[in-house]
Amino acid sequence: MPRRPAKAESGTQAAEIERDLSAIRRMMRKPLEAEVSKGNLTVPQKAAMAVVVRHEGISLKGLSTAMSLAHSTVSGIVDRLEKQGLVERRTDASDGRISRIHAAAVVKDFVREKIPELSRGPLSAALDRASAQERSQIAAAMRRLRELLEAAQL
Amino acid sequence: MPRRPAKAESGTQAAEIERDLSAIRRMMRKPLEAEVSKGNLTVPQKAAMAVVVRHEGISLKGLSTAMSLAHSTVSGIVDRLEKQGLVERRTDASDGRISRIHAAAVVKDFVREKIPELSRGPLSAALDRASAQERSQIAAAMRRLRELLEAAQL
DNA sequence: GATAATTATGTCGTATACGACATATCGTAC
DNA sequence: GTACGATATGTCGTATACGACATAATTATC
Repeated sequence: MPRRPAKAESGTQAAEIERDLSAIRRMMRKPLEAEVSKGNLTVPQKAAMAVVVRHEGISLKGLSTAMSLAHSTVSGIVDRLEKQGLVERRTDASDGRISRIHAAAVVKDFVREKIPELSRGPLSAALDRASAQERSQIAAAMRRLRELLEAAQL
Repeated sequence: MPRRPAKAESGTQAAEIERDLSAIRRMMRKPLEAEVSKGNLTVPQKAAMAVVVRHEGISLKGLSTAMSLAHSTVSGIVDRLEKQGLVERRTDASDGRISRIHAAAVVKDFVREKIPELSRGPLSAALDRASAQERSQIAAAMRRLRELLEAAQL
C-alpha cells in the first residue's frame, strides 16, 4: 500500500512538470519550423552550426557532448548538413578515429551574422517578457532540476 | 563586437536553459528505456495509457490535447499500442469521425496497479531529493516558462 | 435538401533521438 | 610487435514528433 502523505505530493507535481515540459518543447520548436520551411535550418541543425562555427574542427564526440545528445543523433544531423554542403567532415591527421567537422566558408559569415538573431528563438522572446528576477528564477529552477536528475541518475 | 551589458543577458540564459532542457529530457527518458527493453512501454506509450485508463473512450483529439502532442504523433503511438493489443479503436456510434480509444480489460487492472509506481519515473525520484520548497519553485518556474512561451506565441 | 465550411482521423515524408552493434584506430601491457 | 582494452565514429532498427495533405463525416448555410 503506498503511503499517502498529506503534504504536497511530488507525484502530482511530477506529472504537471512533465506536461509542462512537453508543451514547452513543442512551443520552442514551432515558430522555428516556419523559418525552416523557408529553406533554412531546423532547430538542432542551427544549434549544431552555432557550435561548429564557434569551435572549428570540433570532433563529433565534442559536438554531441556540447549538445547533450547521443553521438548517433548528431551523426545524422551532420549527415544532413553535409548533404547541403554546409559542413564537411575531415579525418584528423594524427588520430584517424576522429572526424573533425568544419563549416563551409560561406556558412561561417552567414552564421556569424545571423546567429545573434537566429539564437533569438522563441525562448529568448519569451524570456524578454519576463522580469530579470523571473528569468533568474527560471534559469535557477532549470539548473536545479537538471542537477537533481543527474544526482538521481547515479 | 557584441555589447556586454552589465545586467543579466537573457540571451545567455536562453542558451543555458536550452541546454538544460535537452539534458533534462534525455535523463528523463533514459532509465525508463531500460524498463522498456524488458518488454514494457515507452514513456509516451505509458503516458497515453494512463490517460486512456482515466478517460475510457477518449477521442484521439482529446488524447493528443491532453498529451500536448500533434494528433499525427498520437495516432502512431496508438497504432503501436493497438498492435500489442493493449488498446482498441472503436468508431463512435453517433459521430463517425471520432475513433474512441478503449483500454483492454487486462490493461486497466495492470495500469491501475502499476501506474503509481510507473509514474514514479526519474522525475519523481529526482524531486524526492528536493525539499518541498524547491519542488514548488521548480513547478512554478516551469509553469511560468510555459505561460511566457504561450504568450509569446500570440 | 444540396453545397460549403468545419472537424476528426489517417497517412506520408522527413527529422530528431536513442540503444545496440560493428568497425576502425589508438594506447597499453606483455 | 602483438594482443587487448578503450575510444570515436558509423550504421541499423525503432519510436517519437511534426506539418502537409487526403479522406470521411458532421454541421452550417443557402
